[in-house]
Amino acid sequence: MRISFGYVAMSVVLKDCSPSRTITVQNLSKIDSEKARFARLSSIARENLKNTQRLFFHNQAHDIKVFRITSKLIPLATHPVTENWDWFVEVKDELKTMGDYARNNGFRLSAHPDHFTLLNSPREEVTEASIRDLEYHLRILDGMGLDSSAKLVIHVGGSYNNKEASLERFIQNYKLLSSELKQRLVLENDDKIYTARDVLGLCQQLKIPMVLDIHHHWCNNHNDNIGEYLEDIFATWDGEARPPKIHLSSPKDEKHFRSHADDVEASFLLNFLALAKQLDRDFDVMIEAKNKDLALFNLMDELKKVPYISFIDEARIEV
DNA sequence: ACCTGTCAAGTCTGG
DNA sequence: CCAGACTTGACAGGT
Repeated sequence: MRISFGYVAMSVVLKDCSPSRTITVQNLSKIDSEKARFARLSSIARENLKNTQRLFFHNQAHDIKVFRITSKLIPLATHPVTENWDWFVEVKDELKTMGDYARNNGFRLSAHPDHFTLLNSPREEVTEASIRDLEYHLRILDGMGLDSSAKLVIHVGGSYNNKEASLERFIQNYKLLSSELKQRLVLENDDKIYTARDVLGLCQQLKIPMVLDIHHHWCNNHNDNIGEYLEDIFATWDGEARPPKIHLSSPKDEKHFRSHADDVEASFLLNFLALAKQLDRDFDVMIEAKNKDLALFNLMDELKKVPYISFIDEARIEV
């Protein structure tokens, strides 16, 4: 089985390369003319795109094919203050160029709208804002010319004192999404409410892929054993153009168990490999660590010491 | 150059 | 019913 590694959004190795610069609403409002405000926003957006392209070059140089694009690429994109700003026109050429590069190099890109994006809130305005946020991410992926194999990963959402009703509300709201969004949406188990088994059931019902987050599963598992249904989780990716994906991070410490540590423990991955080995199926691993790409490199160094692992290249292994 | 409080967004808990 | 925690990179204002 072959495993490809990737990381999230930004590099700690490349200097002055933030893909998520922004501006506060208050500071933006200090600029008098609307034209000048939009120019400021556009300039930040283009800088973010330029740095994302630099990240792509960096990734390609290190054989890193799996990467999550930041959600903050376009500053204040879905905030009401930018309602009349047509950001897409400002960046569409750059997006296309980046997308071509990504495709030509076999990148497997995704995005992860953050925890304000909730499809199961009982509050209609929250759901509406969330759909707007998903549409924003969609425009970026579409603008890059990426097909529906470029996924949008979200969580199920809150429990609102009734998990069953909230799961049902997710299903109802999911049905409201455009087919473009439906094709891209994948769900991840979270660390507090919806367990891997909960999310698997939902994904099977909706026929969408599931991302397994191993760290979240340790935090929130109702004592069930992932080995019993890992095959079913991977099977949610059958028919997809890409292999299944898992998220991997280590707890910061005992006290802050749910927080992400700087690096990931190789032993956690090795334990998972032992489970996955029997399925003998390729998959992607998204490293979620404070040290970002450096954490990935550090993990690779650890894996080089493991006799049964061979390296295909810098960020891909065969077991 | 460095430090600290604050930032668009939601939910949950505890008082 | 409201304040604070959660979590996170970056801003912005200060030294």
